[in-house]
Amino acid sequence: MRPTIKDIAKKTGLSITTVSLILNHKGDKFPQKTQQAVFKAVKALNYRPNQLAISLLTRQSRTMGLIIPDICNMFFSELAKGVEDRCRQEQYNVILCSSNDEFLLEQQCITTLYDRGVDGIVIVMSAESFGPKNEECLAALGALRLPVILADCFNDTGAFSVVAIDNSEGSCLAIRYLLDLGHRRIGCITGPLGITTNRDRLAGYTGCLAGANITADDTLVYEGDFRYQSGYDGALYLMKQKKKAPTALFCHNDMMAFGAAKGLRDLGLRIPQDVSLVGFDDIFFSQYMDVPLTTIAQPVYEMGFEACTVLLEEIAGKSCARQRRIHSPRLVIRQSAAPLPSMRLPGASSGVLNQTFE
Amino acid sequence: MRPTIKDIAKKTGLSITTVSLILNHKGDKFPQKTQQAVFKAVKALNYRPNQLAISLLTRQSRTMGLIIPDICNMFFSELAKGVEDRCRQEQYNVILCSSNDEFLLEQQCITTLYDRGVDGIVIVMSAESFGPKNEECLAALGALRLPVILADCFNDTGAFSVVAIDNSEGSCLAIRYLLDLGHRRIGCITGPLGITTNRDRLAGYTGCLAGANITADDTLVYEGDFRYQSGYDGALYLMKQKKKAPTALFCHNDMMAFGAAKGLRDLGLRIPQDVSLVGFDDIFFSQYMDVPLTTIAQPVYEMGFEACTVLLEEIAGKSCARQRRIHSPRLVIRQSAAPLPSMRLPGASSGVLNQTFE
DNA sequence: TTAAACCGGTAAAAGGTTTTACCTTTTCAA
DNA sequence: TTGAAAAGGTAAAACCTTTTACCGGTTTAA
Repeated sequence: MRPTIKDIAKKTGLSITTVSLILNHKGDKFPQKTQQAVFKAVKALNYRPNQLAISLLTRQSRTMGLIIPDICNMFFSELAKGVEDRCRQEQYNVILCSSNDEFLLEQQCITTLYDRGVDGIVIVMSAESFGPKNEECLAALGALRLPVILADCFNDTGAFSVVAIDNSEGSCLAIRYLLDLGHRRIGCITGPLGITTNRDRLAGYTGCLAGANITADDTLVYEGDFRYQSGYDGALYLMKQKKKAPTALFCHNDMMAFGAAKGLRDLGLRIPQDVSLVGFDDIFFSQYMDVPLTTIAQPVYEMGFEACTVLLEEIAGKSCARQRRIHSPRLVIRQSAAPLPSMRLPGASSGVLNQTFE
Repeated sequence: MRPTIKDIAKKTGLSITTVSLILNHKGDKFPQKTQQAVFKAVKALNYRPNQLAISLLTRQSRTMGLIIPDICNMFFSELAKGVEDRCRQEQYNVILCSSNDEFLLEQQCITTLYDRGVDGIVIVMSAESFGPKNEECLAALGALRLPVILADCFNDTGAFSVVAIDNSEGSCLAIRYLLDLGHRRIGCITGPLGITTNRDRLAGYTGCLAGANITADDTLVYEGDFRYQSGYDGALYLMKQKKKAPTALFCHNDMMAFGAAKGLRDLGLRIPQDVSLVGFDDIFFSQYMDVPLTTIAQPVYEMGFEACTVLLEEIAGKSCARQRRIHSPRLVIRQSAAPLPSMRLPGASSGVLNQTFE
């Protein structure tokens, strides 16, 4: 049986109160002798205060809920790491809940976390919670009357604090870079456009092109689903546009860029000599691709860390006003994008022919 | 303020006991009318039982601790997913703790999990807890008097149940495959040999070669650290053996295989025409390498899932005897290993020259 | 006739801790 | 000698829930 404070009291012949006060360093008035005795008994019995009891009493569990779609997605695991590291600094613990991108599972996560008395929640909303279920999801979170931080994705209602990146700016970074390299026809493989994040990225793409007086061309945009295969399909689709195939591809995440790279290779196109490729996310493996991927890096760990910081502040009641912490993405230049060869007429790249160049 | 059972009692004019019994479906004896009233009040106040109070009373928190070195390592995140999915089935939750592969942090994890009253722990021991600190780590776990499952790595003392794979068999699978392809000089890039797992993998390698009457050659073994760079370094080192450079490389994890692939490419060697390459782990990205990696797959998710199942059994007190669930790894054949070209004399591969072949 | 079962329900203990509001004894200054 | 303050401590309430044991009156079965 786990020893309790009662056991310490019995062993030392003191009252529970005294033991508690001494253990919580509120017992200055007790003589050294008494204090020593308590600590000795604690050591002897290997006593540790029961956090459940403390939580019940203080109505603080020193516990955070973290709801993410999928811990196996490196983006989320890195976010989780940030959250956990920050938590540890304040002796908080993290209860991990995966929503599997499903609305129902997510609701269940929210309830069990509430039941367990978490002090606050960091959530990356599931894909299903955009679209028609959006309000219901936000309502469920609001009903908790608990500090909640929306990380990464959000539909802004202003009800919660938000930690994310400027997705539009990320796209701009990529497109501006490609424009500087001389590219004019730039294809785009997007993520699911049901999610705000991806609409922002698309807006950044079109906006930035418009800024350079290039009219957006719908045939240059392919909606993917963030998966490898859709990157592959997207690359094939976009390069098929005769006479006006793009000279560069911008993918809304690196996973699709991997797929696109494979697609280009299968078409006999070389990266970056024939087609430039830029990704988004800078996941761990991007640096290890055969042609290391030029991409937009998000400070994911930092976002997790900061989401937790904001959450801690709200828990402490320091900040009542909702916060919006929008981080800046960063362009990571590697080797998958190159200047448009002057020998190739803009817009006339037929790709396959270029194979013979060197 | 969060409503309590007391509020329900007050609102319905019943006693706390009655409410509790009805809510726990132990109140058949109460007339429908009373029951309805309770449920109505519950709905109206949005009442949910406080799990902390229940945990305190029942001395069961329905909470598992999961201690892993690093959630960002895909191996561990997949394990975590397995654990979490199994937990959800039984209405358990997971408290995630990263040890960062440090002994001290790991000890801290163990204590806080104990403090929080977890019902059991699944732990992948930190690298530092092998070596001299090993006994101390196991002792700390034993002192908890809590069900504990050792996952993936372990030093067998028999004190805890274990869920892992047969690492030696994994190596054998790889080596036997390479032998069948005609390879005789097979280089090996190991993980840190301080960890049992890797010693087992090395033993499988030497044992399997011995079984084919091939004497192990120390110069064909390079101790890496599981990281990309050490795979790169290892490949360069091993291929430098003049006249007796290996015709195939076996890496103790895929990450090092990625590094080795890059090393081989930098040497002007093609995979698999010049050198065959086999990895270990089958991480997500291995299928997407330029030359998709032939590797040894571990059922990681299943291991996490099963570790949790065993833990649940121990918590339920069903099984007192310690269990050893050793899973079988599986050879995943892709394109990075090929038959030894008969034109090349075994042991005479000087690599760089082969570049001119096709 | 008697004992058991039913009915609709409740009081109180237990779980482990912190905190508030006290208590008694001793010391010391006036 | 008195009174106050200091020294060294404690009892009990509170946190929220489940569970056990029991209430006193009426019906049923043996």
